[in-house]
Amino acid sequence: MARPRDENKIEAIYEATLKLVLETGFNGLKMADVARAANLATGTLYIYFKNKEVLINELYYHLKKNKTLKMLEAFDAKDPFVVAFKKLWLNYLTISLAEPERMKFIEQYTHTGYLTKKTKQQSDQLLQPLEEFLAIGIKQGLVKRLPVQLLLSQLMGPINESVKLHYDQTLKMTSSLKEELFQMAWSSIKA
Amino acid sequence: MARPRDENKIEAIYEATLKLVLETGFNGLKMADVARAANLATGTLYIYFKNKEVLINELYYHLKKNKTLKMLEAFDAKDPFVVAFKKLWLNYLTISLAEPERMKFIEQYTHTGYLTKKTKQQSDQLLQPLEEFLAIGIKQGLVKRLPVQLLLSQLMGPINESVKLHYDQTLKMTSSLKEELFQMAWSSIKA
Amino acid sequence: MARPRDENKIEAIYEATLKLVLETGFNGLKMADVARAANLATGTLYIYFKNKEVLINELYYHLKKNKTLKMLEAFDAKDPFVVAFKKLWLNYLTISLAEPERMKFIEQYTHTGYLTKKTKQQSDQLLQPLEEFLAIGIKQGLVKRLPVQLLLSQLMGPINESVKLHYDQTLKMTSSLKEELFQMAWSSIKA
Amino acid sequence: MARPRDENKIEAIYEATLKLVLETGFNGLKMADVARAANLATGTLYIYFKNKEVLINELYYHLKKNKTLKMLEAFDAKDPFVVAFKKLWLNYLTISLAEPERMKFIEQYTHTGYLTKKTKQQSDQLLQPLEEFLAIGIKQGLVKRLPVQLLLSQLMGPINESVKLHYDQTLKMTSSLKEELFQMAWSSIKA
DNA sequence: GATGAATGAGTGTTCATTCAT
DNA sequence: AATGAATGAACACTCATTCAT
Repeated sequence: MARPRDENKIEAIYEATLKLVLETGFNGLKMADVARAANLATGTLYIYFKNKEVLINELYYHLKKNKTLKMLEAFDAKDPFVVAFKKLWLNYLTISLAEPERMKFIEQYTHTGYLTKKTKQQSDQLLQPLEEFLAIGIKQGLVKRLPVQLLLSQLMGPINESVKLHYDQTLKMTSSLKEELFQMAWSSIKA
Repeated sequence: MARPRDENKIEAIYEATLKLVLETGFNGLKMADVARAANLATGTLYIYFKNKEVLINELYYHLKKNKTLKMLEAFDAKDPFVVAFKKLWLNYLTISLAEPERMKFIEQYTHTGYLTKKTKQQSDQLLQPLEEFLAIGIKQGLVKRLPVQLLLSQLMGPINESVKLHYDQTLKMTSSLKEELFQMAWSSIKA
Repeated sequence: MARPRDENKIEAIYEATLKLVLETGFNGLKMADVARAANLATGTLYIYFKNKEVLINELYYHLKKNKTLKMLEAFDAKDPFVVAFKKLWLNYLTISLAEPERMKFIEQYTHTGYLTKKTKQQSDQLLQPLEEFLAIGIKQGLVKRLPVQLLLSQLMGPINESVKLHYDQTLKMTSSLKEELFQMAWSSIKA
Repeated sequence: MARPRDENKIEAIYEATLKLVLETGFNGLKMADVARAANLATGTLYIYFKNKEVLINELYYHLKKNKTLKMLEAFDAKDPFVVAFKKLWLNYLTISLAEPERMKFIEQYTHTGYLTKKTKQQSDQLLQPLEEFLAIGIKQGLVKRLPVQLLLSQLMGPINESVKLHYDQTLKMTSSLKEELFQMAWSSIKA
């Protein structure tokens, strides 16, 4: 059976799944509920996604991809490195703050065992442009000479944590705080 | 008098649960398996833990507590701030690397919805000594004047990410790399 | 379109439940057995009845209703009161004797706590036509001026007991005995 | 193991069982709860009653016996038949009304399958004095020439129903109503 | 393709009973 | 005898997936 092409339905399923996972949490996710929320019959769901695992994995990749592409929109090859870096960094933070739902979902499933090796690899692929970008910084002597994956993780870790604090209401993200956080990030990786 | 309640059993259950969660992942965890692995009858499990959720939550807190206490062992009030900070930071990294299982479990459940609000709060409580410690650094003008919770998250985020890379074999943690990472951490928060 | 909901199944479930309750008694009733006896998968049972309690309650009402309606078939508004009364009384006895299974089930669950208040009320509703009928007898000065519910209970109690004796083989119900019992019943309520 | 002799404990168990059956109904009855309510350890319960079935059966017989004996206290061999009959009849009604708990329990378990044949037979034995009493009435030409068991059932059925109506609050039992009911009963069986 | 009724393996939890102390 | 921790068979109910229509 070739994958059918009704992109509207796929989108509806993604929306429904996202919503339900956030509401009922991880374990509460039932295929029947997803179907209902997407205004489909249970069986129809299985026409579009072979099974639950596939649904989760594809949604995960879908969200991750969207997020990454969105972040990269801020990139202008003509900018000097530091300018470009700041634009990207801020953009990533902004996106993460703007779409808490999607963020949370990603977080939620990252360490679950639900995610296939393949999905994880594909997702990591998405970060390649960023890794290449950092490599340029290193070559220009602006960034610490460390593995790009490590640098990336050191950048993303703090951002993700900040966003969580923002969600928890532990902290309100202001633009001056953003600036502060950026300074911290840059201080940590600059050569 | 009846057999006395055997407190070793609790530890056995913790071990078994930990082992199984890591093996089969979150969803695979079956109470019957936990019981078998802990050498108990199913029913016995329920004498010690009211239900699955409680078991998970208590184990989570148990691990988090142990880890935190272990980290704090490195603390000596007589040390100057920066020395104490480095000791604590390195200790946390070392512990995280040394007990990947416990680490992974904690990570795995942190954002899952399986964890009660209460458990989360109690777990956060554990970090209070560290927050107070950072407050001293601020007072001494050594650390950026930012909310301690934020500082803490900016410190832990990168460590956790590094440990993950180490697990994934993406990266080998050497002592020179540790030093490097520490420098990055310190650079990011120092005033 | 999916398979249409098969209303025969409900009847099959009723039959199976009835049979099993009578065989294994109240406590022995297992949902899995009911399903098997009705030639269904366990899950299917739960499509038609939300849970065990609901199944029992609906079956109870179903049987009670059938029995009551069957009894009322003997009623002809043109008959003089005493004639109509005798017809109804005999009819009730005959039906009770003819369908021992259904009778036993009803008896069995009437005082068990398994039955919802709602079910009890609805079941009592069924007797209303009889109560109205007795009210006519009172108005005509033929029947003792007592609450109709009381009269009804005084009539049904002895019938039920007689039927039980018949089941137990303590007693064989003959038509002359029926006549005798009717005389007793009528003597007890006639004005 | 000979049955131990601590009659206080046996009584406490009876009380507890009775109370719990009435509260939680038939299915809710748990041996552990009975033990707790009787201020005993679970194991102790099993010293006094081999198992749940035995407990239920013995309690049933115990209550039935008490009730019957109490009723017979009203009997005076010197009374003329009709006087004695009325005394007994009223006494039975009064007792039934006075101890609704015990009554309900008996009713509840009568049709449950929990009760052994043996228990039922033994319980029926208890009624023998009454059957003999009715036989006298027949011999004296005062009572209908019908099997005594039948007569008895025709007498008890209505009383039980009346008591139920009283419990349900459908009806308030007054002494004039008692008289009325007695007249109905006597009318129904008198020769 | 779409539907939703049907399936049945699977699972958390209970509870009568046993038994070590 | 008394205790209550331990046992494990049992069971109601769920839910991913299939399939008849």
